Amino acid sequence: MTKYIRCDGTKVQHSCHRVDRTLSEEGESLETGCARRAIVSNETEAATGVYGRSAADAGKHVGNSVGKWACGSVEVVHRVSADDRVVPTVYLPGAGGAGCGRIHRMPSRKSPAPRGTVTLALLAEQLGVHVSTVSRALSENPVGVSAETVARVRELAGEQGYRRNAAALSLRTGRTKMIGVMVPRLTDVVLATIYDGIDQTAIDAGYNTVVVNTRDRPDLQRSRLDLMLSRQVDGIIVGDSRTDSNLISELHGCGVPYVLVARRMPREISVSTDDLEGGRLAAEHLLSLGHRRIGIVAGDPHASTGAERTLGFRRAYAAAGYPLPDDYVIPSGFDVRSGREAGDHLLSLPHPPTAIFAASDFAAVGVMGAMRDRGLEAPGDVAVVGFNDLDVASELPTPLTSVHSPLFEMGALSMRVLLSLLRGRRVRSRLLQPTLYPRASTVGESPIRTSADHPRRSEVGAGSPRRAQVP
Amino acid sequence: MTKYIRCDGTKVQHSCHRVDRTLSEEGESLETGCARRAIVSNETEAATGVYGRSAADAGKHVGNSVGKWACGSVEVVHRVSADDRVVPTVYLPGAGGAGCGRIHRMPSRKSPAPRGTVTLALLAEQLGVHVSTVSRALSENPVGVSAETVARVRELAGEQGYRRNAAALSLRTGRTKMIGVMVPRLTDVVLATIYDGIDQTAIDAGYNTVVVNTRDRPDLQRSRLDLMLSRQVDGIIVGDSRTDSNLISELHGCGVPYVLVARRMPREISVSTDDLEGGRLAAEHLLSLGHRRIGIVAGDPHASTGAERTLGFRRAYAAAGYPLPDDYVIPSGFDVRSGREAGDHLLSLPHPPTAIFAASDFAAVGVMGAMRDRGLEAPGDVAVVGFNDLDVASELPTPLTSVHSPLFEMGALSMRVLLSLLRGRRVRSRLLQPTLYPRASTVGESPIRTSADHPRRSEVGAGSPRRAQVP
DNA sequence: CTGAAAGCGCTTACAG
DNA sequence: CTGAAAGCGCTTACAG
Repeated sequence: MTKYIRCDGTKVQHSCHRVDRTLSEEGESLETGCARRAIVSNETEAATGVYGRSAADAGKHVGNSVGKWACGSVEVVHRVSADDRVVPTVYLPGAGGAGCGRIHRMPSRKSPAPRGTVTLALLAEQLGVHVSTVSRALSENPVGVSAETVARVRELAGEQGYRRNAAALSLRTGRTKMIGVMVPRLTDVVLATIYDGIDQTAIDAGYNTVVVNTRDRPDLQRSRLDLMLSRQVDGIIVGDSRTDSNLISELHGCGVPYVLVARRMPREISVSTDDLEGGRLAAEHLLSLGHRRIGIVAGDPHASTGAERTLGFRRAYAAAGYPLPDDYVIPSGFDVRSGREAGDHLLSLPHPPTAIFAASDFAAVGVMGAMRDRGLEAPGDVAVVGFNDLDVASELPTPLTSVHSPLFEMGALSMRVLLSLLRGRRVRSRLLQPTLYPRASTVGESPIRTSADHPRRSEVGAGSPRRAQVP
Repeated sequence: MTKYIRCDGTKVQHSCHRVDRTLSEEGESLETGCARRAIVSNETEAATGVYGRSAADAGKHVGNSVGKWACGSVEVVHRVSADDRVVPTVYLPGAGGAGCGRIHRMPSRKSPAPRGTVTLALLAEQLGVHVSTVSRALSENPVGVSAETVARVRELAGEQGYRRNAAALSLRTGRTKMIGVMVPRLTDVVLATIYDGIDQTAIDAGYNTVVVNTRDRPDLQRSRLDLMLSRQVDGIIVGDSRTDSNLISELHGCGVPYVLVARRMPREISVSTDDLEGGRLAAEHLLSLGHRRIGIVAGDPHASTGAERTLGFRRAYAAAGYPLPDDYVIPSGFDVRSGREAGDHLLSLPHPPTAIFAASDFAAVGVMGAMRDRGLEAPGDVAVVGFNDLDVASELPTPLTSVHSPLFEMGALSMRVLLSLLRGRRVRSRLLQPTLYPRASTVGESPIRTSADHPRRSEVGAGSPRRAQVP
């Protein structure tokens, strides 16, 4: 094979190349001998920067175009002739070789490699090494490459702002380091907090997440799941499972590992709060305060969270001898508006409840709005218990009694379980323990409690005040 | 080229193939004549479903393995001999042909094509058509393909659960239909709502979003931006720009279109609320109520939102002849805890303010928590104004006066602007108009107002009650 | 209307 | 330690 060197002495290396003839002036047309003509121009000046040669230099870069066949850049190099003389030559990377006699068809592409995209091939060309060497040098743990090469490659990569193309990587390796996360809606701070735990844990483990909102709508669940599978996620965390949907069973056949979070399903791996226990805690609290006629803002009955919080509560009341009639249990959403509506309904009953248990803090705020508009106050007229113990609960003008759920931890743990699954380990479902914080919405002059240190065990009635109320 | 047909009469089509000899029994080893041996087994029974032929059939499918060279599936077909007799034959797709004599090296891959992955090639093979035909038939607007082929292809694709590989698509076409979204944190419902608007608009336009939390930390902004660029997003919406960071200027050089949302920057395209005007509205409201000593919970001074709300407010007070001293303006975050801390500080001043303007509703809730613990009430002791008018504001036990910001619309509009940019249009920055809703936290017995219909114009002092207060 | 080829950017087992 | 080749799954302009 003929030897070609650049004006800076570096060797031209390419699997397949073709040298034509000596340098031409701008605008002159070159017959390349391989059925392509190169027209010298300075339009590719932009690409010149790489070598930093002036036009006067024998290493001038030229552009070429042959009818409608645009081919890459044309480089002017020195050919080392048989008698070791060095002659300036036009070099067409990638052209010629065995197939020189034929024209390569080059499908026009919209802009697959936008101007300025730095690829391994570009770095390789500039360094005079093979693309595989560059790949190795840039790999996380470069093995079988000289330290010097690694340094050279990485320096140039840094300079040029090289960024590994994730699509190409994924196509080659079959994995994306992407985890899909499905939630009903991120505008619910409960889900946003769980997602936060998932995302941070994923990042720490070298993964990234892509989250989709499915609004508890089966059609969106399906289409967004499809999207994630299309994007070849390595695993999925499902935060929107519903007992009235068979989406999960379909996921089963996909071969993509997944874990449920927040909401459980029979026979599925999940990480959630013990919502039955949470409901029970709320019930024991209200029972101990003497409430017998309770209204429940139950949340979505097809979400295990809403269903189990409600069930746990009702069971405890039934066990105590005060079963709740169905018309005091109002299916709802988990947001302020739903709570408002359910609250309006409960307070309009002929015999309104003396206490209301809401399956979420925001629903409880909605209930308190309905009370306020009726001139009712908590806890004197109606006591209110929320669920999740969000930041806002303890700072409300009437601090809200709430069942604390370790949301961030739940998200983080679900991700850790999924990571185990990805490593091929066997895993089991997890239940996190809830804690009830009594506050002024149920116990008038109760101490104000914060959940800053997230205790694991129920502390109903067992706590001493952590922060005294300022008079 | 020899002709091969399947037992169902379809033609075997492949660029390169090799036929060996007649069908063997299970477990028997076949010398293929091209340096590969095929061992007949029924392990590939799974793949058989495609043709639905029984093992007794001449069309039985067999698996093969040759030392460490695993090659694809081996199919049994009928060879049409010279005298037009049809003989059962082993067919190795992709093997043989001109290069038959040599062994193909097959780098072992972790699992680039996990078992059960349906590809165009698989569908093509099963249908006896070329992969390009399948691609065309599956394209959104199939042109130059017979309606019958389209139907056949799509039916099989549906049956087999084919999903286009997004990585391959992106690598080929150079675009991903993915939009990156950068926000400080999704646990802030303000950002989550903006993101919701972005996401829904993106989906309607055939795009998907991938969102990252940067926690207002420059290091995370940088690394998460890098990640997005690695993932080849087609465009970026920046919700976390900071006046103390030069991240945006770097984005400029990347060639990826982007739009700022919520927070503005000089000389950048952005979609935001007119925060100066919002601050002014709050100021005019408190001025009209006679407040002269004001505290401001100012939010992050390096976010244009916090800075401009504060500036708009201070300008209006200065213009009215009551400039605010700096020590009544407390930099903070936008969350409950920050509001609580800033509120504690303001209320501990020797001359506490008679009204507090908080740059966010949650900060205002924190302020009200600090007031409650001091036995102070709004508006009698201290009036409170928030910003954004979230759902929770109007349902609080003391409904919060707040400056409404059209958050969802802001997100949606920012996405529409980015879409224009992606289509190569010229775009300009947009400012959305805020609206002040007076409620009980500043005007004791004021009508309760909801913002259900998101009016565009300021309505300070101009409105009539939309919903009467229930006694 | 369909087939055949090329190539997007990357990694990896093999050969030297 | 480096080069050369193959191929991941897809689209597209050309040829027939």
